[in-house]
Amino acid sequence: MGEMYPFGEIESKWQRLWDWNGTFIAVDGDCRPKYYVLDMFPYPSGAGLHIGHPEGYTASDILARYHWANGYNVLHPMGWDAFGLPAEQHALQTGISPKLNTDQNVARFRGQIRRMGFAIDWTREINTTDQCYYRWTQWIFLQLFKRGLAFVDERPVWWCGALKAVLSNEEVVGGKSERGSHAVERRLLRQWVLRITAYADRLLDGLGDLDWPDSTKRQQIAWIGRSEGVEIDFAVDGSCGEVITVYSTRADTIMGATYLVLAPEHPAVKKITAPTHCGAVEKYCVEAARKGDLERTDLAKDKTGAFTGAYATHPLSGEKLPIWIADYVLPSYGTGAVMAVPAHDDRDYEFAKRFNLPMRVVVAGGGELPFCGYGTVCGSGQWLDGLECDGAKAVVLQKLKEKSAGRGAVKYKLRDWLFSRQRYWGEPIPIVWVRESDYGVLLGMAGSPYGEFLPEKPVCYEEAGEKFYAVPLPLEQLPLILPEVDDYRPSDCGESPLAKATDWVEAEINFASGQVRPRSAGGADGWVLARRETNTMPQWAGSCWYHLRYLSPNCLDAPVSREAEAYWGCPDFYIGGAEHAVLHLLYARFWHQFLCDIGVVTKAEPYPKLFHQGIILGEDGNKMSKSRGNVVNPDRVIGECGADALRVYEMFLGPLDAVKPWDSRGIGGPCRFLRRVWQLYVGADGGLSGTFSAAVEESDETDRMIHCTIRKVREDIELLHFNTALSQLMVALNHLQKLKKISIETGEIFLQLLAPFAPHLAEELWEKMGHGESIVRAQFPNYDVSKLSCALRKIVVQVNGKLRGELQVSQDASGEEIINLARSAESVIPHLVGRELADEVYVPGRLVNFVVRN
RNA sequence: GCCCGGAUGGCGGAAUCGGCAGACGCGUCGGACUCAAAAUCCGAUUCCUUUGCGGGAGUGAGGGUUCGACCCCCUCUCCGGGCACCA
Repeated sequence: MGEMYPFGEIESKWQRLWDWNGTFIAVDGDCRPKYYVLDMFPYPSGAGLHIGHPEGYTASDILARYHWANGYNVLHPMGWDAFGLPAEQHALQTGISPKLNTDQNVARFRGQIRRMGFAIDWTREINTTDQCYYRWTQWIFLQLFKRGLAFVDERPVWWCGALKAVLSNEEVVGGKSERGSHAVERRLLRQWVLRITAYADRLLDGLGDLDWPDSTKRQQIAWIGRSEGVEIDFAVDGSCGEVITVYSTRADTIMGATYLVLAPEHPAVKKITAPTHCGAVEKYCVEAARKGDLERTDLAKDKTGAFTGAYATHPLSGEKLPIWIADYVLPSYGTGAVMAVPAHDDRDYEFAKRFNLPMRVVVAGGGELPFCGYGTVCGSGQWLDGLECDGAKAVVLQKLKEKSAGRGAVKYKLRDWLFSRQRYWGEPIPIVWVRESDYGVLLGMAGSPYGEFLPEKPVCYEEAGEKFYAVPLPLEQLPLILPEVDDYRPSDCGESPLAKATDWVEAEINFASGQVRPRSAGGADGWVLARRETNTMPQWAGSCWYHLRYLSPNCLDAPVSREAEAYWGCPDFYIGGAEHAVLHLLYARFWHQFLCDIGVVTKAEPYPKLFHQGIILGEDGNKMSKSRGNVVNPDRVIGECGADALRVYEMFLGPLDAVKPWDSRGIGGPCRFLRRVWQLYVGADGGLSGTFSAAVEESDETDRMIHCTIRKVREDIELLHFNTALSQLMVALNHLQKLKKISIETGEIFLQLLAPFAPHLAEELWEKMGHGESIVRAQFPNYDVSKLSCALRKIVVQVNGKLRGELQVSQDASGEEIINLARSAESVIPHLVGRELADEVYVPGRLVNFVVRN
């Protein structure tokens, strides 16, 4: 690469000026139309900015600058999703506090992002670990708590004794810990759970109106997994009086049921198992409990199971069906029990084969078993035979209802959200636990600051025979500040490191004031013993509502001020990685819908328009990673080519949503492009080049080129087709470079079109053209339709669909004239002579096609 | 296994209401400049064929619809993503 323009100087100059002038500060309540463009905020990792980050940020920045230049009041904020495991693990290794480490990482990220020259309103910067921020995360949690949407439950977790840690499913590989291959076991742990399932239908229905990528909507739909079916009751034989309720979406096959299967965890298993079968059943249950979700749901394995020795009565046929247990039935879905129809279900079929159970064909599908499709019911008795499956479902449901043996039911795959982590570096859950008797006192108190915060149904748990009740901290006591600790290792029994901060955990609470303090020696009047919750919130919590905090980052009495929410509403455009298609985007929708329910916000959906930028791969075509050694460092690229070149290159690489590899040589193109722009505009004396002059009258051709470029750039920005917009800008530059003289107006238009992509260079040249104000303050150019086309028009001539020539005709030439011209065109005649003309096709304004035979 | 998305020169990619395939950029080749090289500028660059003019083939493979298909339909291959015993 040869001599570049002084991009380093220019870029830092303009970054300083934008800052000093407050160029990109969004104005609350401004009378201009608002435009809110949001990036998924980054987790400030220790590795610094990745070359992938600027892709999405540049895209949103182009939109921000484009809208500023179109007269909008733009909000384009940035912040930090800074709680999370890596900082905690870093602390374990180095002893450096997560807070300090996070602050350092944030400082580095901020510096790197600033060097990209984004039009960000830095006065609204937020950080999820800031107590002024997490105060409101805690407040939202308490609102959920108050309405019964946050509760505790015993949930199985993986516990590794050697590591003294709770592990996630991903951290358990082949029944051993991923780190160190130690033994792991299932343990029940008291966990906070959010009742997201209460919002299942709304989360599903709300998708309808969203302008989101189809694949993301589909993923959310699949994740929620709504299904309609029936619950059917099967009475268990004998004196136990048990009824097994199964769930099925194929009631039409009910007469083909030949046995029942319960999940090993099903509560009825113990009660119904025949004494003769207890041994085998128990053994099977123990084995099933040992298996993890991954092992259990491994499709490759053979079906296993055990017979309980019990039978149930088919509600319609009266037949006795054997009851089995098998781990292919999941305890957490439906009723944890199924009626097996082996002739028409793959899994039941496999199981029946393995254990030699009978099959009965009840859907005529022809061919081999199992037949899982739809068809005509047969072998089910007169009342059902001959019906199509869909119709049969309704008839069966009716029959079941008559016999009080069944009912319609809707089930979801979506599970409630496990919301506690046994970690230090997260938002503390603002709850203390008190004894049953003390909770009774609280309930009886008039005018305590809690009254309205307590849930209708108390949240409690039992430990060593004693019950403990959850008491929320009142608003005045928030934020509950994360205490500093010396030791970031979890406790010996897998609790959060906070559990070891005894002085903090063992506390007392004053119900009258809501204050919590360390336990006093004597036990004072009005204070009761309390134990703090030591779990913290998952990293998702802070990102569930950050889009609201930007609107009024300093609001003291609500997560978001009413005026700010009324003015800014929701992001007009939200961009981030597709890896967040389900969890973040579902959790955030859940919280936002909830906040709408309680009147904090007025819109039900947080992100009406969403886009996923693609991934930038390493030069070797693989995902960038340290271990592969193919990571590209943005600092180095900025140092060598400048931020403008990096921005342009990333946008020129290909479609925004595509996965595309980095090519270190490829950036030379954008570098040369920007340098050629510089050389066109800047004269030998450093001022505006003499090529530009007010007195120039542009040629029609140049005029047409400019207006076509304006249109292309405008349309492409709105469609996010930045690669083709840049391509058009290159075409325009190639054209301008050939001109001896260029009008000032043309020169200005080109800079304005370039400005969203390469803002520093555009500002610098704009200044050289004599402007005192930022280029974003000048109205973005509009095109003149009358200047888009020329007097002559090209018509393509084909013979049998093959290109044989082209004509230049005037705009007003008739079809007949054009066909005659085409027929006599020199290059066309040889392909027509001696052949029979079968047809002439004329597509107005485009082409003529002669169809010939022989 | 199921559901999506994709496949275009040496490379990244353009072009889709069905109408000039290969815009723009990278790379490569040739030329200019230079003692020379780098950089820069100019030109060429899908493949085959032809001295040339031309001609032929061509958008993962095979078939179909059409005057005309990268684009629509059917079958298949490969790649990417998601889900994965959800009854």
